[in-house]
Amino acid sequence: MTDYSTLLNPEQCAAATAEDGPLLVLAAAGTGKTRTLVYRVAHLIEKGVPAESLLLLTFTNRAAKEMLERAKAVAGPSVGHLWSGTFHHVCNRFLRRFADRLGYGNNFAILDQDDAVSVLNTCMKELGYVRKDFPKKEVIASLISSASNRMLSVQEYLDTSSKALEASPSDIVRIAQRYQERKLIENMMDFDDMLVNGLRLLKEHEEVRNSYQQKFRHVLVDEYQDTNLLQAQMVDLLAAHHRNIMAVGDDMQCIYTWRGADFNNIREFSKRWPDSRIIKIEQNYRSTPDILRIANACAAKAPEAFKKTLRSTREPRNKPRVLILRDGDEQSRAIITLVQRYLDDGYSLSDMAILYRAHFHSIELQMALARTRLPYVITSGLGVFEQAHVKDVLAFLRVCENPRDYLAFTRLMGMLSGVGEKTVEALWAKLGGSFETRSPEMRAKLVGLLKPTARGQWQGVDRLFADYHSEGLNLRGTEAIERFCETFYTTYLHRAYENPEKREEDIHELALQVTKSQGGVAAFLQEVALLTNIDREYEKLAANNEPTLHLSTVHQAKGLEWKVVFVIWVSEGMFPSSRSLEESGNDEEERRLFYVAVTRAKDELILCAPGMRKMRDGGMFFCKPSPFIKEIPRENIRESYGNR
DNA sequence: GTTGGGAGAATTTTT
DNA sequence: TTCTCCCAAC
Repeated sequence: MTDYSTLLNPEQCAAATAEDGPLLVLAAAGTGKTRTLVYRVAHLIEKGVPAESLLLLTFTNRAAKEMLERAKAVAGPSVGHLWSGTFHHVCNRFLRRFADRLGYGNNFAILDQDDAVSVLNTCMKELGYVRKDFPKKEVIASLISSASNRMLSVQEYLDTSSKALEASPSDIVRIAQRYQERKLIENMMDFDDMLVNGLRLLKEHEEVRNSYQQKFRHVLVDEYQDTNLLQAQMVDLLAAHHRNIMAVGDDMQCIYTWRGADFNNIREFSKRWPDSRIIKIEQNYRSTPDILRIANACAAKAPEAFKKTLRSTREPRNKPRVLILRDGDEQSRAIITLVQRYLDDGYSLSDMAILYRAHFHSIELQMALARTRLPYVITSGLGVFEQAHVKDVLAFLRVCENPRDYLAFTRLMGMLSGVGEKTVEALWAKLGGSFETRSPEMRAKLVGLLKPTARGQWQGVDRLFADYHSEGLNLRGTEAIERFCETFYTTYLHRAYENPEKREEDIHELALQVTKSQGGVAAFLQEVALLTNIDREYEKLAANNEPTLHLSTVHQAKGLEWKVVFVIWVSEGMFPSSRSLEESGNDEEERRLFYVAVTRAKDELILCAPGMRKMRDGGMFFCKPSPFIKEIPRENIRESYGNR
């Protein structure tokens, strides 16, 4: 038996080796939460719990992967059999087996954000909501999403939310219903449906519920403070039989309420599990005392239910800096100067990160970095898989795999010149609402329906459909994509987009990616929507060893740490974001976000506050340093002005 | 019905 | 300033 008390501190050890039964672990930032979870897994396996009866839910794929690797290192390769991943991933696994019980096909397609909005748009047009003053499709989409993540009907959600809308609730309810129908008919689920239907499966189908309840002897949840109502119920249900639930989180780090996260899940955990134990982990191993004092000062002003004070284990070093700067350009120059100084001090570029509230805050800096040729990676807003050209290629594969995928069909046919929205709609209707590429008759019928000009372009694709199935290209996705490009897409790409070379590279990379997925094209398509850009960026980072500066939003930086952390645009209106403050209740979340940003830093923390924004129209906008800066006890910082 | 050009709006966080 | 959507000309 491993002696965990030599590897972990007493608090961590208590959590990792706790007896069976419900357990809530309140682990503040930088206290070795991942380490504790890893050793918990190792401990359970050592005790003889089979890996496949462990369920480890994490917030990102990255966290899942990291934990799995570390657990393997500690407890051996058998750990690989445990179930781990995001809620969406786990639901996906459930639904791939049982979606048919809810009226979907098990090969349903997953809609990403854009797909969802465009399906919704179709519904709105269909129902005749095209008035100018009608709320935008994105607004409706977010309403519907908010409702499902809070487990309310659209009607109920509209009743409780005070937002003024240019539409009557009944109109929105009608649109939402139509949207729901369409997804069912076309065999598609959006991100929210994955959770909603995953939970429905457990609630409504007793034998499914029983089998998973029996199967998972231990359920472990990371970042529990960011679960929403659906997720909390799912966890409770899955753990109901064996009653071994371990929720790990920190209510001060709840930064996803805008997406439905509800920290009452963590606050009221002991009400739902009355016999649960609570373990607090407060020893911070990450940051210097001065950095933690800033974090503690920030947390002290938050009306939190669980008071935690971070205790540093480290010796004092340099005090954090606050830079008061003229504008964004001066900020960029100051950062580059400091980065170079830290390099001279012996830090590597990969020890440093630059964090910000919103992606657009980083644009000036990106240009400045490019000019000085400092290599950087940015976990960008748009995912690789969300870019138009990648979706074009995926549409081809989707049509091959799923005859009911109208969205993909529209996208694919729309690439033919001379074919637009109306034509596709008519074709789809004439085909009877599905297009089976396996059927020669169906394909011939489509060819027959096309106008001569379109037919010429389509012929290559049509032949490829035949080959796809007869030659087993569904198991050789790389080849399928390459042939699609040869016969059709490269030509289209050059016609339709401005920078075809860059896009061709992306597609080449996509083609390589398909092969990685074991279950062929079908499995790849199922995974693709759930794979985020972040995961891929990190893979790239791991693959090339060149040290790189890291740019990221605070949200995406959650769970990560660097020796040197810059936070830029800590100015009024930017951080806290004025847009967010407009909505009531969000000011506390901004505070938590700042707390998360500060606690990413190990040695050096630099807060930058430019005093002027250049607006897009050329105007200027003056802003004071953020209120978060004013709260910091003076003795914990070095303050400086200008580009030094 | 399709396509391209021009006017207009607009700048959060993501599975 | 850049992207998006709408309208008017093929």
